[in-house]
Amino acid sequence: MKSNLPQISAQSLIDYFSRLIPLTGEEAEFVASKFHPRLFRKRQFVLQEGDICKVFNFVVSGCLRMYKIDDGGTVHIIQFATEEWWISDIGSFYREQPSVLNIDALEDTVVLQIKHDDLIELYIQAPKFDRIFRILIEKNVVHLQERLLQNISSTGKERYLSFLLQYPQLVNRVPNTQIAAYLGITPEFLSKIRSERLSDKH
Amino acid sequence: MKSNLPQISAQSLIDYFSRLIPLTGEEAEFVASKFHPRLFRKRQFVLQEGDICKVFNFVVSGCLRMYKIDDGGTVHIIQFATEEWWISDIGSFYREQPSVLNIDALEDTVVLQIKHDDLIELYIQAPKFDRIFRILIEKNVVHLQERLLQNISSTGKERYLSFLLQYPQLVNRVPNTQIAAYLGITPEFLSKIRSERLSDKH
DNA sequence: CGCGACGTTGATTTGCCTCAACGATTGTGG
DNA sequence: CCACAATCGTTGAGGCAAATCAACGTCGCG
Repeated sequence: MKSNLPQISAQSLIDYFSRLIPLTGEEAEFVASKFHPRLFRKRQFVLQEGDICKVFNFVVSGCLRMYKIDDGGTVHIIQFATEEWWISDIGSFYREQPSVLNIDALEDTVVLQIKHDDLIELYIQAPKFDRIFRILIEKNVVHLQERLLQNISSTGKERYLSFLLQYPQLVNRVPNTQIAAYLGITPEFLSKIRSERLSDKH
Repeated sequence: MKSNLPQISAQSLIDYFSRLIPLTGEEAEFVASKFHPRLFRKRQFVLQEGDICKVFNFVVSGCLRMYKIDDGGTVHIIQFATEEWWISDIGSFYREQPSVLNIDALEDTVVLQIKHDDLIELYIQAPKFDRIFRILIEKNVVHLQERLLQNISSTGKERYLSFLLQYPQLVNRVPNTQIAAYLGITPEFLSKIRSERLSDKH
């Protein structure tokens, strides 16, 4: 069971990179050697508050969430990550400081992980990845900026409607409680928005 | 008057870089040659909605703001930038697509600008800047993430209090209307928070 | 089977907005 | 240099979006 995990996993990452920038066979092999597959069971932690985020995670299959727990104990989800998404606490990773965030699995999930030092070595050995990872981080910035603007400027209902458009594949995959924690509203209020929409529909 | 602007400006940028990673004289000279100083008068646009963001901006002196105007005409400020801050629409810059954001000057402001192609060339000629700019963008990610979390998880009052702690130098420098637009509340409500605080204080 | 996670609905409360009015300050054109 | 306009900060009354609290039915799972 376990022995065929590596091959299956690495292929999905190589496909992903190749779609951004074509790789030589050598580069593909090299990058594959730096990433290590790992299975997380549902509810298992990938990163826990107080730990240093030591790896970059690429999701091969399943679903993760990254979130913060505030002083009142409320969960605030920063992002979900399903197939072909990256997820890590970039601040903790690069500064090598304890994280205030948690990452855990909403489903059994296979990820590919690269360690901090291996990433640095990858940059040195294959400068192409310098650019690839800069692009990834830039996308991250753009995404965060859009999310911030949305949160500042829209009502809960508007945020839910754009969530439906932006992440249709997530809507029937993660529980509404989690979607509410992502949107920054209570599950009760989300439920009311949803029922309102249903009665509008006919 | 205009002729001494370049020297003064470039020095502040070189100081800034040197504090991140020491530069050789040659590198300092090279990077200085790629950045161009520019003065923006108060209320003048640095970037306007619909335009492509073609330069990276480093603020030498003064104060800028980056914001979005929503469908209802309300201004939402994403960030302020005073001395030694970077400000640009990274999404528009890298994808070379029209921006939905505006950047303008709250005070007369001197910036140093580098063009897209010059930045790429800088990366190639001096790989050290690859790392420097990755660090800048990473900081941006971390900053945006914290701001997002704050917005999702705190009340207007809490956001104002942490703004006071995080940006004390801005509080008496930019009008409260602008701070309100940054916090995502109305100026009226900010005023009420402030008067509440004053009466608490004695 | 029973417990815990999930989704829903209703009553009440609260944080914040809207609109309106008013001085104080700034700045600008005549 | 003054006068008038625009910007800014403040205060109050009323309203709405969303939270809180509570109760209840369903489902999946150990």
